[in-house]
Amino acid sequence: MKKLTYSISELASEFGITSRSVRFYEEKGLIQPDRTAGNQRRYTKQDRTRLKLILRGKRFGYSLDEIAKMIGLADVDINEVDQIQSALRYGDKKLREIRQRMEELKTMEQDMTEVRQKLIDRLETLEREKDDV
Amino acid sequence: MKKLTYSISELASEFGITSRSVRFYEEKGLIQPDRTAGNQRRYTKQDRTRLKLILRGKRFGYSLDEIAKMIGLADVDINEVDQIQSALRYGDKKLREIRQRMEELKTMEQDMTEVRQKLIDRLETLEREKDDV
DNA sequence: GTAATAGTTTCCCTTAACGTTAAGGACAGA
DNA sequence: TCTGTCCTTAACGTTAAGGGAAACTATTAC
Repeated sequence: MKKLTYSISELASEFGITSRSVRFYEEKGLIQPDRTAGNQRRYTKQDRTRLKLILRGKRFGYSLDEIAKMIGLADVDINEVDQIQSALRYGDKKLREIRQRMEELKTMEQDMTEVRQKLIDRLETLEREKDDV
Repeated sequence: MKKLTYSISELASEFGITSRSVRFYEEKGLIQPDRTAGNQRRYTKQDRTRLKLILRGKRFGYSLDEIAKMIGLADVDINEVDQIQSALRYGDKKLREIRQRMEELKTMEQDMTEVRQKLIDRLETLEREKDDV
């Protein structure tokens, strides 16, 4: 077994953020860690995963509010048909968005690869010119 | 031929942003449109493409400063070996980042698809229970 | 030619996501 | 027991990315 729980700074440093940020995410309702008898936050494996999701969302440009909604998908009231349906609609929208993003990423990759190739070619030309002197 | 140049509001409305934003990107050095005799901005096809790149970068959570650097890759001084080399290093880093993002997107897609399936299953169960009454 | 519409700059305002500092108290591990 | 880490509250600061309004000029439509 690795570790069962983490302190706030362990988690923060693992992900390269500050404890302040982690507490801030909690303020925003994105994580709810347990507390020790002495009121210190203890993060479980699941909390850690949640944090990973949060940071991933951020990397894709989502606001904390949006991220909260997306993460919340997993725990809507499973007895309320309306809630499930709207969660489903929201989720489908996000799925389409994700697929759209994949296309965009492919385009970006191609663009960058082209630029890269041009730079390399130019570099070789310059090398050759130098040798020619 | 479609259109040779665009006014600021044409461009803005095409991309669903405000003129204010377009000017802001110019302030940040991301676009440099020509001006008419009367000092009004005129955007070319290339400017339009640039704007598209800017917005794409934003969708992936990049700051305008980062976007400026990435876009700038295409127009480094093509006679300076040092510049080309550092552009190349930077570009490679970004390429690795992009590939990393693609992996993340795939994971996100799977995660969301799973949640989706669970919601659907639950919905069906609820429907069946209703019928059983 | 004139009104309506669109564009320009300048300046201040706002929101999100934290950072920082203060001040004081509690806890955990060697 | 000491040192490092954590807790709260509360306020104030900061940066990015624009929003909005004022005051003025250009263009376009009629």
